[in-house]
Amino acid sequence: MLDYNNSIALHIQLKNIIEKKIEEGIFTGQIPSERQFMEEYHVSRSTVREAINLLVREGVLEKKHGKGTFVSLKPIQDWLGNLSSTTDTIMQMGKKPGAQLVTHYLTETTPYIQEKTGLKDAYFIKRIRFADDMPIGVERHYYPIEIGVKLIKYDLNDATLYDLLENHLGIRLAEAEQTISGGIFLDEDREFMKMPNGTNALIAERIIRDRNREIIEFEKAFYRNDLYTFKINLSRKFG
Amino acid sequence: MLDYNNSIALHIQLKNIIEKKIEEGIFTGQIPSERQFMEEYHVSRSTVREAINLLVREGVLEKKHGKGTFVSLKPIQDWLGNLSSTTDTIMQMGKKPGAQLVTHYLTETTPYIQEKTGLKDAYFIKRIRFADDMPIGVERHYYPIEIGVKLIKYDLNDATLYDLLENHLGIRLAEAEQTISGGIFLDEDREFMKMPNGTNALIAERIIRDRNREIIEFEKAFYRNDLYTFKINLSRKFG
DNA sequence: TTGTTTAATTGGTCATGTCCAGTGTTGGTA
DNA sequence: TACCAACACTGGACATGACCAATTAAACAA
Repeated sequence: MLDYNNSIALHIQLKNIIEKKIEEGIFTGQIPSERQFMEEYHVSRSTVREAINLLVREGVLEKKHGKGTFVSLKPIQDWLGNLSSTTDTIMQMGKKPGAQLVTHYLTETTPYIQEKTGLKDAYFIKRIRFADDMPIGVERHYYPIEIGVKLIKYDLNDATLYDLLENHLGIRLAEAEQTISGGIFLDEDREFMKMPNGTNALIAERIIRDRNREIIEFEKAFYRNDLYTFKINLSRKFG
Repeated sequence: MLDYNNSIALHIQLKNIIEKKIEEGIFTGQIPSERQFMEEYHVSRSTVREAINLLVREGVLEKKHGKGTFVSLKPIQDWLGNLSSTTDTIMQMGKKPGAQLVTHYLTETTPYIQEKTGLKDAYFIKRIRFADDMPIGVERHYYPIEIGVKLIKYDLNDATLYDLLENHLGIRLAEAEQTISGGIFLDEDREFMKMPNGTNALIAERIIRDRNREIIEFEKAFYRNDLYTFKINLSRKFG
């Protein structure tokens, strides 16, 4: 099962195997004990524990001292769940998600974005978000040029951009910073989306980086106050 | 330095020591290497690594392969940082935080809160939040009665409620769910805080549970759109 | 001087082994 | 039957030791 000649660390390989078995429904409820994994995959307990701990941190597994390790009943939404898919958020509200590409072009960045990202130029992508065909917000994305030119080769309508980044461009997102504030829509958006004057917005600014802390994206999104909320589930182990 | 007869795990003790030295400014920039900690505190490297990893997960430290471990310049706000202390959030905005108890009493819960928490009765605490003596929002807390009656024995002005829960009542917070939405202030709050009509609010609903998934608190907070933002920094390791 | 090799240091990975601390079962005793 | 002690699991906490991989600076060669 595990490939010792692979450059990928054993505990990562094992983690992926466990994760896969959970997704496939092979593991439900209690999973094998650490010592069972040792025997089955011929690795040390420290390797097993590290694999499991990664999944615990991600909220996929839960450990109970003296009992065992279990698949989380209600997996904690990790940041990917929150950040990447507005699509998921919309689905959780019981509505049909949608997105429509408005425009995309190469542009100079504003001083504000430049200060945040260090990018002098960026590829700009603007999309409108829908829930049950009702426009609920506008997303403005700014990518480093190399990434942007690759992205626009795909159909950006209805696509999940984070999915494209990760699964098609092979970019591994690693950390994010999100600021949520209140405000009003830009005039150009308000007119375009035919929203009544004074419609307030939830504004989300996101900065996404990869493992090397390289900027992958800067995003500023405006959502209709009355139609959109952010839901954040987090957990943490204490000493 | 480390107490072997203490029931507290060594890596936790070490973690606390490192954390303290960071707070005291003894550690800035690069901290000693793992092997140096081994020698100084006479513990194994696995113990050192576990202590350090805890702090890395909390965003206090950053590790650079081949270089060393460093105090995070801009520590990642973990959920405690976000959830527990509005105080911290306000301080990060460069303002002086404050809180004022408005009222507290035992009450029946609304159907909405009952559905969310399963509590038929709850102890209600309402506080106003200040930044530089300017009111920025209102927090409504609902606690299970046992917890509420203990809480009100303390001075709830300017206190950090999460701090009271954890460090004085000995309640270990374990997970939280937070929903952020936009809306308007309640009339009673708007009048009380002398806010202009139409001032919009960022609304945060929080449900906090302990390790056993028991409800510790339900909170609904209203913050002024123009004076308050949520900042969320998250990171995750990928396979 | 400039570029390259070497060595030392750091964190990353993994194995092996020991003991402790919860949890549940099982079997015997009152 | 009801209770309790022993035992067999589970994960938690360490120690020790080995080797790998990234980084950097010092020594060396062109």
